[in-house]
Amino acid sequence: MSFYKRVHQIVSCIPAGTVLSYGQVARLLGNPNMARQVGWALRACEESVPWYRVVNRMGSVMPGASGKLQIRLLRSEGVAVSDEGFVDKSFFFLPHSAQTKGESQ
DNA sequence: AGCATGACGGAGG
DNA sequence: TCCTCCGCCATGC
Repeated sequence: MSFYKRVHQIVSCIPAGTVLSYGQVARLLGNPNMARQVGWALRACEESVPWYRVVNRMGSVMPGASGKLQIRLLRSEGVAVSDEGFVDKSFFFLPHSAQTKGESQ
C-alpha cells in the first residue's frame, strides 16, 4: 500500500466538524516531517477522502479555488472558518491544551 | 539513478 | 512577536 493510501485512510477517519493539520496526519503516519507528502497525497484526493478536513499548522485552508470550496464544505459541517480562510483552533482534532495562553501562529 | 519540486513544520534572526 | 531560511520525503522528469 502506497503511503498516500494510508494518508487517505487516516483522513477518512477524521470526524465531521473537525479538522486536522498536515503535521498531525504525518505524525499519525509515523513521521511528523512527512507533512509535505501528506498534502501531496491529498492532492490526489479521491471522492471518498474528506481532504477539506485537513489544513496547515496555522489552520489556513488550501490556496486557490479549492480553498473556497474547502471553506464552504467545512462551514457546512459546522466548522468556524474566517473569511480569510482560517479555521478556528478549537475545531482541531486533539489539541485541547496549549491554546489558552501562548499558542502563537 | 539523480535532480528538482511541493496543498508543511520548526528553528533561528 | 513577525519574517525568513533550512530540512524531510515521496513523486515526477
